[in-house]
Amino acid sequence: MNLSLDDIRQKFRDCGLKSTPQRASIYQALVNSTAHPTAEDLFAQVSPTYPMLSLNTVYYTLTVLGSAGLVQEVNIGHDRARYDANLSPHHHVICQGCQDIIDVMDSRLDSLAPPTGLPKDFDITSYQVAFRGYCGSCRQSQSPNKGC
Amino acid sequence: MNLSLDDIRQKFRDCGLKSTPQRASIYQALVNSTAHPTAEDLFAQVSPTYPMLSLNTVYYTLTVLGSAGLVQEVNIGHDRARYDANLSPHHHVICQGCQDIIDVMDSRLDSLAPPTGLPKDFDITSYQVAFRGYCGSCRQSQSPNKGC
DNA sequence: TCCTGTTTAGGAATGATTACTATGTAGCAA
DNA sequence: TTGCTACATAGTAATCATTCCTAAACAGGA
Repeated sequence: MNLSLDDIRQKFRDCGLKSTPQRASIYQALVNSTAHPTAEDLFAQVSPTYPMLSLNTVYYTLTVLGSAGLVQEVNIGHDRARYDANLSPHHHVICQGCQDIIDVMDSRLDSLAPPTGLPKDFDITSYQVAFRGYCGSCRQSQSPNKGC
Repeated sequence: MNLSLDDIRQKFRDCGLKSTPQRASIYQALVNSTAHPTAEDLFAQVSPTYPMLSLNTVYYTLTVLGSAGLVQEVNIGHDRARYDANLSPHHHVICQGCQDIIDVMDSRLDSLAPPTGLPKDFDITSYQVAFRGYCGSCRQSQSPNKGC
C-alpha cells in the first residue's frame, strides 16, 4: 500500500476534504504503516518534515479522516487510541505483552453468521475479531495466576 | 447471577484475596450487572452504602480482581475502561450511538479456527468478536457519509 | 488479643485528548 | 491572477480518566 501524495490529494478531493500538506502527510504515514500507530506516533513521524506541526492537528486530522470513513480507530487497551487506514475487512491479533497488533486477513472470518438473541431492531453494521495472546518474544514473561 | 456476600467472601478466600466490605460490594455490584459498568459507575453504585469509599479503591480493587482473573476489562472506545465479571466465553454487541454493550452467548462463535498467516511462535490464548451497529433507538440518528 | 502486611482514602500528579482562539491557507469565483 | 471566505493549523490552557504517593485503618494469621 504505497500511495503517492498525488493519489492522496485525489482521494481527499473525492471525499470533499481540503488537501493540506500536513493532512496528506499524516494520512500517508498512516496508510504506509501496518503498526496501527497512535496519534503521538504519527506526530513523531511527520514532525521532521513539518517542524511546526501540532499534535492538535494530528488529532483533528484523524477525527476528520475518521468521519469521512478513511480511517478507523482500533482500541486495544483503554490507554490510548490507535489508528488504521486499512479499510479492507480484516481482524487483529494483539500481543498482550508488547501490545503489538498484527492484521489478520482470513476470509473465513469475513462471513460469520449474525449472533442470535439480539433485540429485533438492532442493526449490525460490522464486526471484528480480536485474537489475544503472546508473541514469540513475550511468551516467557507471560503473567501467571489468571483464572485463580 | 446473584451472588450473596457470603458466596463472594468464599470466592475471595479461594483465590487468596483478602475480603473487605468495600471489595466485596464492588465485586457484587459488578457481578450483578450486565451493563459493563465503568469504575465511576461502580463507585456511584457502592457509594451510598460506603460513603467514605474512594474512587481509588474502586480502581485498585478492579486491578486486583483483574489479575486474579475474576474480572476482565472490556474496551469499547479508548475513552474509559469498562468491566465485566462474566467469565463464561461470550462476545459483545456494541451500539455505536449510545455505547451500550450487550452480551452475546452464541456457541457457534466459540470455536473459530485460529487465523492463518500468523508468525509461527505466536500463542493465541483467547479471542472475542465485537459486533458494532445501532440499537433501535439510535438507528435514526446514525451519522452519514461513512466510507465517503 | 496482638502483629504485620495489605487495603483504604485523600490529595496530588500524570498523560491522553479536547477546547479555545488567533493566524494561516486552500479552494472557489470574479 | 486576485480577493474572499470558510476551514485548517498551532499554541496555550483545560479536562478527565487513571495512577502515584502516603498515612491511617483493618483483615487474617500467630
